[in-house]
Amino acid sequence: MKPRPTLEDVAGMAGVSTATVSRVLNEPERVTAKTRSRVEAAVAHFDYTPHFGGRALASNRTNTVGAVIPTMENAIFARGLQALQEALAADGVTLVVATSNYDPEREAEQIRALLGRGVDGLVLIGESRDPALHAMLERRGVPFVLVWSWRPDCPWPCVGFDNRAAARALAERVLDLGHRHIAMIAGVTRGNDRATARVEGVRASLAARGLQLDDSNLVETPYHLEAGAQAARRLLAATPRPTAIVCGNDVLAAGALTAIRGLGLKAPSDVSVTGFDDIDLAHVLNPSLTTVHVPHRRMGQAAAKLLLRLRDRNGETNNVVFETALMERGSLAPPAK
Amino acid sequence: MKPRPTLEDVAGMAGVSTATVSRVLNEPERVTAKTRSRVEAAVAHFDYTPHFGGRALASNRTNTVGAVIPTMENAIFARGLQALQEALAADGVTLVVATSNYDPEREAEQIRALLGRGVDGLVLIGESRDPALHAMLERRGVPFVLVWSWRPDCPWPCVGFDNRAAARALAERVLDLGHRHIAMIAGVTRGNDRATARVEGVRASLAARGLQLDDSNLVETPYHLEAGAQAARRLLAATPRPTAIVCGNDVLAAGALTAIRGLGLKAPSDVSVTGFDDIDLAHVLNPSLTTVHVPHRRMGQAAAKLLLRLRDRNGETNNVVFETALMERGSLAPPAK
DNA sequence: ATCATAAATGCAAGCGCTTAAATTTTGTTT
DNA sequence: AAACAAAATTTAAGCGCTTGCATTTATGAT
Repeated sequence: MKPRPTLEDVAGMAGVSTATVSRVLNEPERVTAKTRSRVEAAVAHFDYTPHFGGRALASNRTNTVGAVIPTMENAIFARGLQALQEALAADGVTLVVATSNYDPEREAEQIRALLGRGVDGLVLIGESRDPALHAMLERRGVPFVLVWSWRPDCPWPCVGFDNRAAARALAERVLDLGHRHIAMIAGVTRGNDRATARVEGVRASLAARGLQLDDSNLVETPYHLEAGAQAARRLLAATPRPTAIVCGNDVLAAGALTAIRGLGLKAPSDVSVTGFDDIDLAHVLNPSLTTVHVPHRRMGQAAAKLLLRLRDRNGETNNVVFETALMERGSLAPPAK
Repeated sequence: MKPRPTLEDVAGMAGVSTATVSRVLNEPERVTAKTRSRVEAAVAHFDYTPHFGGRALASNRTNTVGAVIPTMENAIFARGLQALQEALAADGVTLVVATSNYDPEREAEQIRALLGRGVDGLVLIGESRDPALHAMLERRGVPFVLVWSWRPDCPWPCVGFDNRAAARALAERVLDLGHRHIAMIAGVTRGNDRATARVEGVRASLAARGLQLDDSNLVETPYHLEAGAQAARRLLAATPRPTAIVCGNDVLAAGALTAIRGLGLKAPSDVSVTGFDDIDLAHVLNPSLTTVHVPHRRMGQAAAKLLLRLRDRNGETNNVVFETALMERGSLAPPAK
């Protein structure tokens, strides 16, 4: 196994200095076409690739950005990341992904780990975390973008949508259809501002009509199919039985629909169900799922753009808000008489 | 913004040489408890984190491994990666993920890109790619593991299962139930040995009973819901109508089920459907999906273990085969009389 | 041709860390 | 207390690259 070729090898063969080779690699327009092609031939001859460590040390950049997401197993993050990664790649930046499993402590660890890998920037989900972390990032001069949530006056660069307003609009629609016994299956709200905002939105909308969510009609549970099913079974055991179940995301809603079928009930005639996110799953469920459409891919792209801008012209924080849309499908109908 | 602290700063404060600090960080047991704690205090005081580039340059390792997968948007890869990442993290190794979108050329690019990032190892999906790539990796001494497919005598380190045998066993079962008009919706087979093997498996099983797949009952299509639905519509237009549709994966099967419903037909009474992978989706479909269970998470873990072993004791290639299991659920039944 | 100016290239000093080899300290044995 | 071995620590030489500055070469105006 030959030792890996170095800049010097290439320079020697092309009859130029290492500086020139470096320039050909990084700022090709600064080198004459003639020398450039000579260097390129040498590069090709050795099948030379720059040494990452050497480069990172000398330039003090890694062209890497990190993202810490709750989990890759939820399609929404998978989509968002895919888009983020593609947009970054277009600028020659690599994405490194870490997961926190919705645990704030673990998230903090992962952020530190990514900093240790020399990331030039960071993409984080939501804004509920120890403020000291944001402060530390600013102190170190590592640009970061918060994705997935947005609220008026968010003090950090962020790209997202108004979870509270979207949830409220959805609940409003459920109420308009005549439902009065409404239950909710929420995601775990600790350390999750999106889950929290969605509960708040539903609460606000109910409150405006003199209704409320209490222990008997609100269950908080991890975002898993089986957890959703279990929560639904519990909520449906109440008297009077809720006529609609609003879920914190589509996965919980899918679990709820399965549970409903298991109980011998029919959706939406016996119970309506709504989701949140509008992942592919929502289309193939039977009945298809009424949910809130969130533009995950576009968020990912926007996050990439914003982060790259922060990295270059270090300053200006132009937050991006996306609109969501209520997708009415088969799982929501007026309550039975 | 203060300049980032260096080893030297820490060494100065602790009153030791940089070498000792380095050892405290990398081989703490080789340093006396007393000096160690002094150094640790200095590290804490500066909130010191080693510079990634410096470290990579001096040690010639990045503690990073790369994975190139087709897409993050398919739950199977998301799961496998999540497990891979967790297992690697336990050894202090970071995972960098790139996607090829099922395009061999793009995969080659991504492999090069990851090498350029100095990955210490590589995880790749399947084994259908230009052999020159494998050769190049060996030449460079970059260990790699192929995941997701396995066949007898695979010449490379691999962790997977026998796609062909699993597909064959599934088709066998469909035949045993009495189906004779069987159609298949396959994934795109170019550059995808898993998709190819699954078609072969089904073919073999049909052939053993004097049946075959031809243009009228085999459609090859990308792994997307809508593509699956479209393919199903086309296959179901044939006369005689197939009584069972075997799909290359669960996503295609979900699309097929949706199409069947759209045509006013019933599964499984009018048409049976089978999938492959056993993702969560399979449980929530109605009818629930008969499919082949693949242990994605365990494959991810095994891949991590194998890759780390290759990295350390450089040699021995102990391939890992997983068993798959046929999960019989509601979408498969004997054909109507 | 000549000289001023700009463009291209070379020189060489690090970037922050790891790690053999050399040296000092500690511990053990006699 | 001396002699030695083992353990802990320091010394110092790079690792491969980028980049400010110096130098050379090309370009164009006179």
